[in-house]
Amino acid sequence: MAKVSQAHLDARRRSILDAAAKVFAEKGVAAATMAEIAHEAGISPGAIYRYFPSKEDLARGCMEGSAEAVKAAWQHPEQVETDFRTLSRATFAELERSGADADTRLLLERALVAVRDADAALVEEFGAELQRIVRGVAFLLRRDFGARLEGLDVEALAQALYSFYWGARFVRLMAPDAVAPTRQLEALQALMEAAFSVADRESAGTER
Amino acid sequence: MAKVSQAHLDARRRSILDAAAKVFAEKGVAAATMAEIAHEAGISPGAIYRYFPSKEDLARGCMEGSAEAVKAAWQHPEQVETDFRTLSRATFAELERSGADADTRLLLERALVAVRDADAALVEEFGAELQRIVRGVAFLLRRDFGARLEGLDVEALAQALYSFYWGARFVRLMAPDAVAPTRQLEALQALMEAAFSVADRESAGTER
Amino acid sequence: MAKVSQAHLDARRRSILDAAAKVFAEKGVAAATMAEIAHEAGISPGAIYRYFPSKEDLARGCMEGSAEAVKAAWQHPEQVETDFRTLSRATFAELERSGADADTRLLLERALVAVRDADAALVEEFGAELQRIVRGVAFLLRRDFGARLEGLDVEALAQALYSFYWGARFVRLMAPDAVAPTRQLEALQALMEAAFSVADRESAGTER
Amino acid sequence: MAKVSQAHLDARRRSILDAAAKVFAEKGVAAATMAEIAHEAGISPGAIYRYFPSKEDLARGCMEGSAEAVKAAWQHPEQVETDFRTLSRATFAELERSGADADTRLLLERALVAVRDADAALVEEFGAELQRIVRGVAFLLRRDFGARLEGLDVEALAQALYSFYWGARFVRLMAPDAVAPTRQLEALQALMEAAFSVADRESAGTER
DNA sequence: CATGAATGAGTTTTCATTCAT
DNA sequence: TATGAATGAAAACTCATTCAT
Repeated sequence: MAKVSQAHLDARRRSILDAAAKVFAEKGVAAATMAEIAHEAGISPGAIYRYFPSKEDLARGCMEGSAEAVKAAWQHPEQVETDFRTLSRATFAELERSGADADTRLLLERALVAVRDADAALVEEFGAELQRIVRGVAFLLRRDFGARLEGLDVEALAQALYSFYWGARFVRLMAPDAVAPTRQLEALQALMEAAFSVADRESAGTER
Repeated sequence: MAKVSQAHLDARRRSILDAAAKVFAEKGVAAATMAEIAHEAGISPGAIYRYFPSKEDLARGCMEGSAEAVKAAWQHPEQVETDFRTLSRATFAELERSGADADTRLLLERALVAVRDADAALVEEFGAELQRIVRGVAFLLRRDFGARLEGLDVEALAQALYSFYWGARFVRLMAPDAVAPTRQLEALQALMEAAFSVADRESAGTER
Repeated sequence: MAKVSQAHLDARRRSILDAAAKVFAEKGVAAATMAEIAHEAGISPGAIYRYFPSKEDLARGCMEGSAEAVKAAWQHPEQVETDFRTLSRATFAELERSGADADTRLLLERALVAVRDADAALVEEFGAELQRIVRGVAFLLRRDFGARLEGLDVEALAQALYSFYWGARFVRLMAPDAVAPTRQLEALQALMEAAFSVADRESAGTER
Repeated sequence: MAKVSQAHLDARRRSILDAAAKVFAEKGVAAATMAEIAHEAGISPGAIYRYFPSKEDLARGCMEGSAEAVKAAWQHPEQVETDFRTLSRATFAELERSGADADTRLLLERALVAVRDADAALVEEFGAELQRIVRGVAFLLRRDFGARLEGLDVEALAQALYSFYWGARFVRLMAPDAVAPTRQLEALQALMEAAFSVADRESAGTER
C-alpha cells in the first residue's frame, strides 16, 4: 500500500476528522473512544495515529475547521459587499442547516475544555475572535445606521448581539421546538428599526 | 455510630453534592474522579455510594438544584411585585457574582450531557422551563409596555431575550474581559426604550 | 478492607517489590508486564499503582534496596572493625549466595537503562558510589599494607580491584561453571601477598 | 529492479546489521523500533523483513559478529608472535577507542538476553569462549613467567584477569571518569611484576 | 524487490465500584 | 455506618509485522 497519493492521504485525514466530529458530537470528547472513531471511519485504531498524534489533537483538529465564510465576513466587514441585516440573516440561517447542532455541541465542548484546562491559547483565541467580530458588528451598525445610533452604547449593543447569537445557538440545541433563531432575529431587527426610526423622526423634527 | 439523625444524613448528602458540583464544574463530569469529590467533601470514596448509587446519579443530582429565586420570578411574574427592567437587572446582576461562572460551566455540561444521552427527562425539563420563562418574559413585556409593542412579535422577542441571557452567560464564561453582561443589558434596554418611545410618539400623533 | 495496619501495607509493598524483582530479573524490565508482576505478587494490576506510580518507579524501587552491609563497609572502612582480606572475602562470598545472580541481572539492567536514558541521577550515583568504594579500598590497602605498597599506583590498583569485582559478578552470571569468584579472589590475594613480601624483604635488606 | 547482485544483497544486510547494532546499543533491544532501525539504515521498515524474519532474529544477528583480532589472539596464543604484557595492553587499549562503549552496551545486552531466555546456544558460546580465552591467558602466563608462578593458582589467576577485563569494560561504560582501564592494567601488571620478582629473588637465594 | 500505510494484539495506566474490616 | 484497599474492566497508545501498490 506504499506510495499512496497525497490526495488519498488527505481524504483519509478528512474522513477521520469527519468520523471524529460525529462521534465527539454524539458522545462528547471524553466519552468517545478512539476505537469507535476508527470504526466509524472504517479503519483500525492504530491508523488514526498516523494522522493525529493523540486523541486531544484529533479533538483540536475537529474544532478548527468550523470556520466559515460568515465568520470571516463579520471580522472584515469593510471588505465585504454586505450590510448588517443581510449578514445577520445569513448568519442565523446557518443555524438552521442540518449539522449546525452538532457543530454547536462541539463548540460548546471545546469551550468548556478550554476554560477548564485554562488552555490559554484556545481561550485567547476565542476572546480575540470575539473582539474582532464585535468590532465588525459595531462597524456595520455605524455604517448602516449612522447617526440614528445617537445616544446608544454601540459597543455594548454589538456585544449583546454577539451574545444573542451564541444564546440562540445554545437554546436551539437544547430546545429545537422553541422559537426559531431566525424568528428571534426578526423580532430583534424589528425592534432596532423601530428604535432607529425614532431617531429619524427626531432629527427630522430638528430639521424643521 | 448507629442511628444517625436524618438531618445529619441530609447534611452529608448536601455536602457531597456541593463538593461534586465544585469538582464537576472545575474538571468536567468525565474528568472528575470520585476520589477527588470524596476528598473535597471530606469523606471516603466508598461513603459516597451510601448516598448516590453511581457517579452518573451524583452528576444528575448536581444538575438539578440550580433553581433560584430569580428563575422562579420569571416563571411566575404575576405573583411577584416587580417589573421587567428590575427583574432583568436582577437577573443579569446574578451573573456578576462570584461563582456564577462555575454554575455556568455546570449548566453547560449538564446541557451537553442531556443532549448527548438524549436524556429525555432533562431535555424536556429544560424545554419546559424555557417555555415558562419565555411566557413570563412575554407577560412582563406586555404588562409593562402594553400597546407600545404593537407590531412586534412579542413571543419571538421574549425568546430572543432568553437566548441573549444564555449567550451572555456563555460569553462571560469564555471571555470575562468582554463587555459585561449588565452593560450589554443596558444597551438592549436603551434600544427597547427608544423603540417604545416611537410608539408613544406615533400614538400621540394619531391622537392628535 | 479499610484501616489496614502500616505493617500490612509495608509487607504488601515488599511483596510487590519481590515479585517485580523476580520478574524483572527473569524477563528484563522492558519485557516484564505489570500484569505478570501483579500475578506473581498475588494481587491485581491496579493495586500495584497504590504503591508505585509507574512501572519505571517500580523498577527503580527494585534497584535500590540491593544496598548491603558490605557496600557500606567499603565506603566507610575507618568505621568498621575489619581488614582488607576479610572484607574482600565477605564481599565475594556474597556473590555465591543464591539470588546473587538475579541481583546482578537487575543491576546490569539498571546500569544499561541508566546509561541509555542518560539518567544523570542514576549514573551519577553509580559514579559517586564507585568513588567512595574505590577510596575505601585504597584506604584499607594503605592501612593494611602500608609501606609495602611503595612504588604502586594505589588508586589504580583499588580501581582495578573494583573492576575485578564487577567482572567476577558478570562472568559468574554468564558462566556459572567457570572458576568461582572466591577462588579468583584467592589467586589475586596470593599475588598481592607475594608482591608485598618482596617489599618486606627489600626493606629488610635495606636495614642491613 | 530484478536480479540484484548477491554482493548488493550482502551489503544491504550488513548495513541493516550496522544500523540495528547502533540503535540497539543506544536504546536497548526492547526499546528500539524497527522503524528507527530502518530509518538509520536508510530503507523502509518492510524491507528489513527481506533480510531478517523478525526483530529477534535481527537482534541475534547483531550479537554474533563482534569477534576481533585481539580475541582470536587470546584464544590461540601459541600461533601468535606476542607476549602477555603486549597483548594485555593491546586488549585494554581497544577499550579506549571510540565506539568501545557502544560495543560494551550491546554485549551486555546480549548477555542479559541470553541469560534471560536461557538461550543455551549463546550462553554456551560465551562459556566456551571464556574457557578458550582463560586457557590462552594461562598459557601466556606460564610461557612468559614460568617458574615464577610457583605456588600460584594459575587457572584462577587467568580467570581473575578475564573477570577484570569485563569489569573494566563495564565500569568504563558506567563511569567514564573513573581511573582508565589502561591505568588499572598498569597497576595490576606492576603488582604481578613485584610478585614475580620475589620468585626470582627466592630462586636466586636458593641457588646460592 | 522496495515501499510505507494499515493492522491489531498487547501494554501501561486509570478509576468507578465493591466489600472486608 | 465509614473506611480505603483492592478489583478489573476499559481506554489510549505502540509497534512488529503484513501486503497492496
